[in-house]
Amino acid sequence: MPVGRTGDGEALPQRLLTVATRLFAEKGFEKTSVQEIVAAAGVTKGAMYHYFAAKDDLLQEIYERLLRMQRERLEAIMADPQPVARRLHLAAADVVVTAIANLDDATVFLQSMHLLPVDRQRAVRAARREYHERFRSLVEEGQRAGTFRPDVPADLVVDYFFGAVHHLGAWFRSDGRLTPAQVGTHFADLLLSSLRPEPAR
Amino acid sequence: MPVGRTGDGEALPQRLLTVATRLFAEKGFEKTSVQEIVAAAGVTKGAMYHYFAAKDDLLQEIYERLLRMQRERLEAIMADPQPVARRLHLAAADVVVTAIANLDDATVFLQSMHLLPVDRQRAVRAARREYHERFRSLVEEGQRAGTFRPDVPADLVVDYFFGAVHHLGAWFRSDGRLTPAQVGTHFADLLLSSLRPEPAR
Amino acid sequence: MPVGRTGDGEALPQRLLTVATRLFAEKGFEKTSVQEIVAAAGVTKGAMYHYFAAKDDLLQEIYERLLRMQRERLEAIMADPQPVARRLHLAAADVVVTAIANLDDATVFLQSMHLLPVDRQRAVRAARREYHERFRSLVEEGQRAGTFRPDVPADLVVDYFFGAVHHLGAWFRSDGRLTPAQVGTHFADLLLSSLRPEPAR
Amino acid sequence: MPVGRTGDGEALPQRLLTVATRLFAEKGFEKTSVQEIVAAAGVTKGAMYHYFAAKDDLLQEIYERLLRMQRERLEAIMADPQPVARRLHLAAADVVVTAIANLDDATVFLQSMHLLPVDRQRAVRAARREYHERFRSLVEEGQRAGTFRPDVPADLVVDYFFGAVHHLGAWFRSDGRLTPAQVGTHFADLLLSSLRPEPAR
DNA sequence: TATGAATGAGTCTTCATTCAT
DNA sequence: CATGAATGAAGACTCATTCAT
Repeated sequence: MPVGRTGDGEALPQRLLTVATRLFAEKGFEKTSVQEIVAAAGVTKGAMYHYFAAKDDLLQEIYERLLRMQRERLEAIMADPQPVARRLHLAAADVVVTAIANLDDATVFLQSMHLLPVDRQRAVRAARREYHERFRSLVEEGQRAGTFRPDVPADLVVDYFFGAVHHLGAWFRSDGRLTPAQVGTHFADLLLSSLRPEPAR
Repeated sequence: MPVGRTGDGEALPQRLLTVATRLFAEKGFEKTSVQEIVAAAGVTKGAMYHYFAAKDDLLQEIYERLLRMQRERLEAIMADPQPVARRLHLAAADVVVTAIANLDDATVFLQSMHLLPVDRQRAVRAARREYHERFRSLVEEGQRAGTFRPDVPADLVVDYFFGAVHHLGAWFRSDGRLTPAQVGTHFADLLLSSLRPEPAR
Repeated sequence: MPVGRTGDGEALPQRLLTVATRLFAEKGFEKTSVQEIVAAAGVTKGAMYHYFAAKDDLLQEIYERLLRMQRERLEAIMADPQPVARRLHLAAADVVVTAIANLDDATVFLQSMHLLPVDRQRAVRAARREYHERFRSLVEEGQRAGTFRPDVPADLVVDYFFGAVHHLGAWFRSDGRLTPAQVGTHFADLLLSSLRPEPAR
Repeated sequence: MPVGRTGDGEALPQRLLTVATRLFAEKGFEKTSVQEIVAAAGVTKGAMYHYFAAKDDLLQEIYERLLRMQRERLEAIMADPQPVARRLHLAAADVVVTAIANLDDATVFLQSMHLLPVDRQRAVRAARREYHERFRSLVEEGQRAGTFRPDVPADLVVDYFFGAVHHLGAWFRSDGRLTPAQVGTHFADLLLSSLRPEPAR
């Protein structure tokens, strides 16, 4: 049998992460015991501690996995040779779709980051800020180009938009009226609309 | 000396609530022990349990206090005889200013609601939904009147906006560049802009 | 309003005792809080501590009340100028009827005496021993007179019988098949039968 | 060293049970803290909770152990091809001897069963009732055969006798005048005597 | 007499983590 | 690689009792 793999077709560290993410999203990080995680993954505690030095590491890894993925996708979109409005629309819609596709990760991110030790929080926050800054640069680019209204601070716009994104877990239901793509389009539309220059009056 | 009051000029239940809110916002509900709360309030555990049957009750009460306040303010604004766009702008800006003025409560609300027993969560969610519906009715009114673009679901707009509001705690700093009122105006502007009907193309 | 009395027609100390006895019998001494007792009696804690210096005192008083009553009844019966077998039968049946009539007290007695401080336990035990000795003297009198078999230790007989009596609370139901008087007669019959001298073989 | 065993030559769960039984019998279940139990067993609380999910479980297990043993012994005796009077005498004497040999368990049983959650009480009571019914069937068999007097309800006799047995803990002392076997014989004699048919008068 | 706010010591229980095997 | 028994520190909560009013 391949080392580190189990019959379930997924490497054990991966499986632990997946299971932990689901449980954290369902019941919260602090109310989920290591015992529950390993039981749900079908192994014992020792096995988990072999791969993760601490429960916190699971959380940390979940964050990094999500941030890594979003950063990669954003970079690909930013490199796309399209007008800035189009690029921002693509990026915004993609963030929404990705967040919904990984709603558990996003939920955990939002709900539990404050439970990490402060220095780890700082690291995660720094990574997220960097991501936001990339996004903000798109907005600023459009403002400089006159495509977007200049009278609203770009970072405020970014925080405004990501607030909406982070809040998806609170209301989006996969069996609801709207598909993830539709939500993504609506959100991107709202963002772009709100950035349109004021019409001449 | 009045019963139930201490030298600190505030009734003990109130003081406990204030102190708990601050600690919850700072370190999270789960990482704040009852012992820390009562120590910060200068009393013993027994005193707290005399007023609150459980640690959860503090959380619950914080939520209800916040929701109560916001509902009252919203109602006052909705009753104002102004054009719908004006009323929505006022309401949106006020929500932001109020949320910032009670940033600890709002932060705790966002971070810790999922830690309540499920039935209590339901109660809180129901109250919040009711509040959102009032807000949504403003959007719908404007859509029917042709003031707002009709092609975006009103409830999605509300969730979009309140996501941004709930996220304030993650970035707003009282010593920052913008005053609460300015943030409120910007947020309301962004909301109204995004609802402007598409320009004829 | 008469001092120490309430509208309920019973002096407060009495009512507290009655209520406490019922609760102790239902849920056990340790699982009954002082708060529950005073709530059930419709007063506050201060009122109770005015009459009883401690929760233990309630227990103590319940025991003494029961022992006092049984001792008085036994003395009356022993003074009756009847044959010894008759007196023992009367006494045995009366103990049963009295125990049933005060089943809560008897239950509490049995279940909770060991919770008293050791010195109080000693006092109660001494009183009970004295009572048992009176009973034993009846048995011995019958043995000396040749009415009862002499080959069984009188104190063992007494413990045997009172075991049965103390156990009444475990099975007797007032809505059951047998009346208290019937149970008393049966128990007394069993006792007397078991004391009959062996038939010549 | 064998897993789960300590230098004291007994598996930890067993040792905890033994120690707990002694303490419960001495001071009562409620007045015995988990801390005292684990200290007396020479381990930490965590170790105990590794084997017993709750303090209640210790109690439950003590009961079941005792009931299991008594049921097995009774069955062996009932299968003995002897006259019914002989079988009942054997069974009665054996119950007494066994109860004395496990006086701590029996004492705890009697004193603390009412502290269990109600549903657990029901389970224990059901098991005990079943046991009593076996015993009762012996009495009834003798009544049908004319060996025992028929005018006393068989279940009342059983309750009468087991009352005496349960009460052993209140007076029997191993350093006393009578050996367990002697007490067993006396109790069985008393029981059989009380069941003798009335002599013709 | 009676109140009820407050105390403080104590309770059971949970759980992340370690380590000998 | 993996087990699971055991640790140890911390957690929420209870409750008899006191005392100023």
